[in-house]
Amino acid sequence: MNDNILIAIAWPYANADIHVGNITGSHLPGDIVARYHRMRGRRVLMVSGADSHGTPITIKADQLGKTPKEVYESYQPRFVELFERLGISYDLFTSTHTQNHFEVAQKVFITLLENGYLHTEISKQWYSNKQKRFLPDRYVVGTCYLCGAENQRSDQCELCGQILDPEKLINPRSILDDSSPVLKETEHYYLDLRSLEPKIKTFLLNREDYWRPNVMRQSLGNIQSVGLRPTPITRDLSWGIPVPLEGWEQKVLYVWFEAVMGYLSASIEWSVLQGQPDAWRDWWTNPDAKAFYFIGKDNITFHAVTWPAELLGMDTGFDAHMGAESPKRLNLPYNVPANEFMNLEGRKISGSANWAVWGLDVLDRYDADAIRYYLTVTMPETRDTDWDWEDFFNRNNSELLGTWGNLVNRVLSFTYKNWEGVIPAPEELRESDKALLSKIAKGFETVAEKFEQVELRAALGMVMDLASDVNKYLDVHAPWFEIKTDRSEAEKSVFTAIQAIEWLNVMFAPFLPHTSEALNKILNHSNTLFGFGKQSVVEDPIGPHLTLGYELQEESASKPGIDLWQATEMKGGRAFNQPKPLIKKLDASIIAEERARLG
RNA sequence: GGCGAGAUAGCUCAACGGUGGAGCAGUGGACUCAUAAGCCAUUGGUUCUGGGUUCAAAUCCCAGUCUCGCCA
Repeated sequence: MNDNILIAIAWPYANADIHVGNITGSHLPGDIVARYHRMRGRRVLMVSGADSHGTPITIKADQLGKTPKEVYESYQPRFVELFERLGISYDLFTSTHTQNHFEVAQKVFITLLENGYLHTEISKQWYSNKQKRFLPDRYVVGTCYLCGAENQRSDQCELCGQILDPEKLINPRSILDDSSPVLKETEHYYLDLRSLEPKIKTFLLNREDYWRPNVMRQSLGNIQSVGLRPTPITRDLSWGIPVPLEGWEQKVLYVWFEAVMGYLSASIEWSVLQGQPDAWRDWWTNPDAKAFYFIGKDNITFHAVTWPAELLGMDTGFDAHMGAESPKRLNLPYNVPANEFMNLEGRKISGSANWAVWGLDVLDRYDADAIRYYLTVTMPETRDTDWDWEDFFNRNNSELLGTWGNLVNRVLSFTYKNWEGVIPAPEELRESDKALLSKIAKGFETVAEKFEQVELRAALGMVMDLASDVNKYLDVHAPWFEIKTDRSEAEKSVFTAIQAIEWLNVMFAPFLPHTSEALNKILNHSNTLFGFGKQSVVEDPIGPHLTLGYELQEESASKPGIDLWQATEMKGGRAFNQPKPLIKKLDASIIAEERARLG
């Protein structure tokens, strides 16, 4: 059995808050899969962090009159708070602005250089004589040479939707001071994707039968039809990771080139924080470990082509630089289950137009699991989906509350009242009782299959269907009638229903961890299902950074080596706590209220 | 412009060559343990458009429309 599971989640860019689209795109599916594997007793390492470098942040900094570091530092605590409150169980949520990440990124660069996959090319780039600096394409605006639209970025025209050749822009000017930039030659390093192409192709072909079609077609399909070309990996910018070569200190590693390395550097940082600096190798150089990368569709190429190219290009060199005696290759992605996008009330989410449901804001008004539930049933696994407030209201009240919350409440309340808070212990169950329990127990297998395929909507749907089966079972047996004629019959019904609820609570736990912990407590289990999120400030030579971690308690039931994902037989005669509703009922007025907040 | 994905009931989605399904919403009913939740029944679809292949197409092919992503 393969034990080590790496859950790698796209690094949120530190120039904006996180909205529901970001959450359902990567953080939530990653967490659900991580929690599933944690319950199976596997060794899970789930990492991410703030992507803190690059031009969008320097532009934002210039606009606000702040430094890029201040911009990044203003968002980092908000990311950490959001994930802790939403129950995204990061073993380490860190940042790319750490000494550790700098060193890892520079080692990757050096290794690729040593292995012959980097070379330099000279190109022309806009340069501001006034400011004595190169201007990234996004800093230069002008008139589109194709359609005549004014005020367009030099690399892309919004009006005609074309990718532009920056050098052809008409009347270019700097967004910083309106001055006219000139074209100046500059030298940059390129990653030679062309020579890595055969290896990348093999890597993709080996995964063709189980990857999502969209991810495969966009990576493999693109290679087969167009092929790969060398791609620049350095920039003329002051905010970022310096190129580790003499004479190159004024240039930095291109942000997408170094940000994907965060999965590796965060794993290493986690290991050091654990006091086991070599632990990361269990996930990165052990060929049996599996790595899942949760990302949005905008990131497919970087994760299915570019990052594998970096890993392939390094071969055993990186491990050697990390001091391994017999260096090994780094693991390639096992799966990249990229999601599509989530819209909001029929329109594209737009932060600047306030057409967004912000994570921290929505958590102030609704329970984390209500949000998690809705974001799972509308998760954009196969196509773009829509967050709709009326749908949110309906799903919460009819499905989450009506089917699951109410099932728990009706069974436990009835039992609590009539058996003085003790689960009855019937002698023998009837055929119909056994039939229900056997159907629920089989769910552990069928739902697990969906988890392995990363079909989370389907997995949750199956669990919900099983909860619905218990509601139907109750209606047939009607213990509230049975108790009037034959108490022992009612005991069988109630025992069966509670047994079913115990199992379903395990199956719901990856999706609804807070609800499952609460129910676990009501059912009087002394353990907790999961560990807990914990914020810490990590000291660092380039300044302290805030992190989110995951800590197991002694009483945490899900720990490596213990498989909770199974139909464990319940014994009757156990006392439980007075039940209270698990799910809050929402009032229909929220639909209009929430819609009024938009725009 | 190039590459790719998607379009199925009011909504969210399944069917991926063999008589178009589920959940929710809507409508009707019997019940009461339960957060008026649950259960039973039921209305609702030229499967984006136009061609083609086939005994048979939502499904395969071609063309188009619209939406979305990527293009270092």
